[in-house]
Amino acid sequence: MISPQRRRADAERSRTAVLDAAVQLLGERPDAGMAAIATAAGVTRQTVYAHFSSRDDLLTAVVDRMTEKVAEAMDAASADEGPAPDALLRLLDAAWGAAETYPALVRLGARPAPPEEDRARHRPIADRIARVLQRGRDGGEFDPEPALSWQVAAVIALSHATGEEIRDGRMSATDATAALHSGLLRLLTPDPGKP
Amino acid sequence: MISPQRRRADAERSRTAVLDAAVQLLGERPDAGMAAIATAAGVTRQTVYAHFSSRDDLLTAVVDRMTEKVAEAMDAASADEGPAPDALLRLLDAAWGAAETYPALVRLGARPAPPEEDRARHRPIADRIARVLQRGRDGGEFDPEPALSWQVAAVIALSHATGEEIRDGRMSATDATAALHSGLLRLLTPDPGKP
DNA sequence: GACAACTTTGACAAGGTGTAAGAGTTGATT
DNA sequence: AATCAACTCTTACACCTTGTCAAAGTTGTC
Repeated sequence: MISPQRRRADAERSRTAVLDAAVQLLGERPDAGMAAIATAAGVTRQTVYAHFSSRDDLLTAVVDRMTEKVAEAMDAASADEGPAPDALLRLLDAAWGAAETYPALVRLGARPAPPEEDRARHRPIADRIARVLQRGRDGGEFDPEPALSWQVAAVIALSHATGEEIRDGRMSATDATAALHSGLLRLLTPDPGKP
Repeated sequence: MISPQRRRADAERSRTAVLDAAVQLLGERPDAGMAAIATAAGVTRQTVYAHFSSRDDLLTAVVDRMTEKVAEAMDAASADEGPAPDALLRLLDAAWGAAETYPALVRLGARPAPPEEDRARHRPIADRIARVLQRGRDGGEFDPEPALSWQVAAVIALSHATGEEIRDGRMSATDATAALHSGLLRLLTPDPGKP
């Protein structure tokens, strides 16, 4: 990470192998141990420790990788164009599509951790949402009254909640996304009553 | 639990001592071990196992107790009277007041568990919210369009998100609750446009 | 081909969960 | 008040996971 030139290609290969295995395994079974991950990666447990100093460190790396993937997918949604509400929905759909591959990892993101650190980790995603929200606020499409940070948190929370409704089979995907979309718009749209 | 008459008062005393200590300790440090809990309860580790067959069993009991307390507080909010929106806000404030004593336990409620089981555990709370929501839908105060279960999930998700905003110091309690209140009403109120 | 980086093997300490048996206490029952 | 049953305590053990260490083996790189 410090000097890519001084790392052997071998090492990087092992590192990604471990990371891939961790994503896969923890996606199925969040309580998988280091030994299981190492075996799944075709590597010894000590080799895992050679790349990630602790289990927590590995989990962090896994979450970071997922965050990165989701952020990339969001960037491909061209959220800077078109009406802000449409852009927001596109953004969320893109994020959802990228995140749903390993549902357990989404839950894993909400693991016990220092709040600031946890916040910093989700920031790439929150920032992209905040950007569209801000654009909508400036354009009069979203209500500028509530704090931006609250609106971001609300959007994320509603998205997660909707995702769980689908995952647990209480709603069909179409019904749930429809409810989410209209709900979000209603939540963010300013009252026409007052100026 | 099966036959209260055949249980000695002693046993019940120990049980509640352990439960109290667990609530206290896990409220500060969610990863506290059985030994620490036992010591805090003034009891041996084995005595803990005499009442709770596993650590998971104990966690379940702790969450259940919190749920019970919150449910009681909600019942004291007389949510069956007055306009449904006001009643909902009263209900949530009551729940919040009862739950905020040990913030870590709220997070602990969202621990990895079988979805159905987890759902069943939160049902006392969800049911009370659903009741007010249903009343509001019947009375035309809330939009009957989205699925009731989604509205319940949305209300809970927004409440939690708002709670975190406060807890992490990103918003003042007054600002956050104001945002939550107006946000909820906006989310649940039907469009005046269509009949 | 030689050096350095990387991996492997094997072993270990520490800490947590869960189980077991036997002796000691305390509550309930008569 | 005595007795039995229930409850608790002590001690001990087996097991698993995390994290660390050292030495030998292997593979990339210059």
